[in-house]
Amino acid sequence: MSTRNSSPAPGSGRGQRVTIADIARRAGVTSAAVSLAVNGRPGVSAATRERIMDIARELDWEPSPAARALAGAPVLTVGMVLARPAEVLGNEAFFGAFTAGLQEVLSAQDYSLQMKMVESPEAEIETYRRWFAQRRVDGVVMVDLRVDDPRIPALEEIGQPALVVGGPGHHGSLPSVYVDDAQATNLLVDHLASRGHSRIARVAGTAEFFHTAQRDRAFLGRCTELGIEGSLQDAGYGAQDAAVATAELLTATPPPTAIIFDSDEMALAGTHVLLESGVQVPEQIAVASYEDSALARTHRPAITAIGRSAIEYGRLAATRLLEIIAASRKRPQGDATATTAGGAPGSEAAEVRAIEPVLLVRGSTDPDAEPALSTPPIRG
Amino acid sequence: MSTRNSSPAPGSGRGQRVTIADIARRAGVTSAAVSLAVNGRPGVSAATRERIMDIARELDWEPSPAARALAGAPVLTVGMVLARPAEVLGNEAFFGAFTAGLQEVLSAQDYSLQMKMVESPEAEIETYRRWFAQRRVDGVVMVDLRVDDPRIPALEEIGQPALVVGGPGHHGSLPSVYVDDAQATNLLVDHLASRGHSRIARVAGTAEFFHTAQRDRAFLGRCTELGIEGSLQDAGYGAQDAAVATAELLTATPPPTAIIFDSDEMALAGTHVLLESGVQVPEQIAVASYEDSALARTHRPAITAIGRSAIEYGRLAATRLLEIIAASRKRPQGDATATTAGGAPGSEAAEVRAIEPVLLVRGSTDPDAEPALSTPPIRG
DNA sequence: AGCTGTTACTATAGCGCTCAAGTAGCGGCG
DNA sequence: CGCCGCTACTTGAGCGCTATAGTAACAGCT
Repeated sequence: MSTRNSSPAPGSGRGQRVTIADIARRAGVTSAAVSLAVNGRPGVSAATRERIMDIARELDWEPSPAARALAGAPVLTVGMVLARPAEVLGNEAFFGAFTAGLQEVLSAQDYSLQMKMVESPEAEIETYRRWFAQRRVDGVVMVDLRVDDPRIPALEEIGQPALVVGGPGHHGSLPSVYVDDAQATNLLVDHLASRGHSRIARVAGTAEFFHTAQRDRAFLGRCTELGIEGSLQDAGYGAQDAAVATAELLTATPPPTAIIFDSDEMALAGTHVLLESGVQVPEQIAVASYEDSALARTHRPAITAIGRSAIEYGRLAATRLLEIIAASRKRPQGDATATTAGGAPGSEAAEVRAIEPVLLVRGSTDPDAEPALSTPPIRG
Repeated sequence: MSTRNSSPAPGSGRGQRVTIADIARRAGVTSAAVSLAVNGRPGVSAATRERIMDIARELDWEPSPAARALAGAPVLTVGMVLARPAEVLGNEAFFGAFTAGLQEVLSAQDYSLQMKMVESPEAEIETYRRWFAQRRVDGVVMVDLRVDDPRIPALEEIGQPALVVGGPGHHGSLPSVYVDDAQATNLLVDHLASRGHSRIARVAGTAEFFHTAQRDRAFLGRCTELGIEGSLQDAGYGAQDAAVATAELLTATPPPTAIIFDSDEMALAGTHVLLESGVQVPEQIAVASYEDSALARTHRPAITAIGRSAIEYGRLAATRLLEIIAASRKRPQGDATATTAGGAPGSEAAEVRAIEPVLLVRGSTDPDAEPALSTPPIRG
């Protein structure tokens, strides 16, 4: 990258592809030596290595991933497959940031991300199977963890590096990273309780998702602990569903004094229903969300939310996955015995790493929270 | 060592990889015959082909993309690189749906999508260079078209299949697909004019984007045509920027009676500012957006928007790109003369296809528009 | 019978790289 | 002095597939 590429614009690269053989010829060595040199492996003298590298740069050589892969080298690609409808992807603030975090770390290590959207978990598993069978990826990151997720045993059986995003707990023998949803829940409930709320509702997404179940449990648990009334309202993950659920909550007698939504999108939709019904937010009913976003911030009132730093989450996932891949290369072929399937050595395979959630208190739960957004911080 | 072959199919697990040589041996032919058979190419009899296919299935054979690529076959991958900050990606409804549309078509043709996020246009170009040099992708789709986009000449020089998303107009010799932003603008302006508005403001995103410039021009043009007052307010693409711009608009004397925002996110943020300032929407100021989303729909008032069917847009882009790739395979190596750089034959290289925008009238411009969203269409 | 043409294959090179095994050269050491 | 061990390479064999000749078998035609 030091040399301004496309150098002195020679025929614009139209000629034959430059191979290590070309470099070898020029350097007066064999292609094997070049291979050692460009891959930073021992076996060539420092002087030769440098000479080779110079020539490679000069010739504008690029390695052929196909040839490398065919010869057994890692393909420097990780995969991620999404089995959810497009709108969900589009509307969720979390996802884009998570992906960005992933990319950031992967790109830095010269890895690329291959994505695929499918219709069902079965199709997702099938995709993993083929990716691995074809050696298209060195590892995968599995998102949208569900309760009793069928992808876990499938990935274990396939026996190639995989990282589960979600937790806590052990997912078969697969390693994972997660955000502590129980802690996030406690932050939210405690915050509301400290503001004097004693009837809190939670408008939850689909309970089949692991984190939803996790939140449900933590929510009810914490409410009981604090001796306050906590009610669960199931909904899908869409804005529409949240609106319906919120409307239903309003018919309760008495209605809750605070509502926690599973996402920013849901919180926004729910808040609209409240405001439209003449309910004051936060005076009559406070609102909080598990997910932060620019919209949650600009909304009036701004929505109190959990910041889970999706970017950081993505970075963590990528870092962990790369470790797993590296480990799996060391102990060559994971054999079929389940214990090492995750790729990481033996018992520590299922090691888990977490991100700390933080609470961002805003106007939707605290009337005194800095209201000034029309006079924004930007523009000195 | 129990060969726990984990799957009913033989060799599906840990064993050696199944190759066409294995199939050939079993079928009593050479690997070349197998290659012809599995690729649906002429040269083998129907009977032999079927026998080979059966064996391939039975053996659970999967082609090796690496080997294929090395031998000169297409890699069945298209690339897309995004040079924008993560939040933008996350907040924009458009992007997810567009990607989904892309994937849908690509997957159906057994193509995969490789994505990369970078920091700058230069890094983006560098990525294209390397992707092509390494033969990692068969083609790329270029999004977020800018005015005088440096990526156009770069892609032309690289001389590999590429599709420009955005337009209209010719982008060097590159083919493109686009949504007619001028028409969308007319739809919006006409709608507002027909509702009696004669002072319309447009809160625009960064003008360096092609479609923004396009909209600006169309907006001013149409306003002039209709003899109404149109004003342009520049902003970034964020919610924050839109909020600021809206606040500024309110200080004008007289303020506009309608505001058109460049995206749903901006429209939402702007509307909050209006409502917070006690402005009635749409009675005092009407609001419309170029981008639709679930949030725009659930918002109260619901936001009038342009539906550009991002999914369909993605599908179109993928379809077009695959055509371009196919064409470029026919006429082998694009030579360096710019004319054929897009991959498509000669003069029709720059052919362009468009998607029709539609106007979705909602409460933010029309108080009579079906207000019922708390009683949503779903359920029942 | 001899020639051209098909069809249905086979044989043989690679594609660009990696890796295990081999070798040349050289200083050190008993 | 002969052997060891080490470094710095070279040799050669693939990885799994595609592609381009080439060949055998057989039909059609004059």
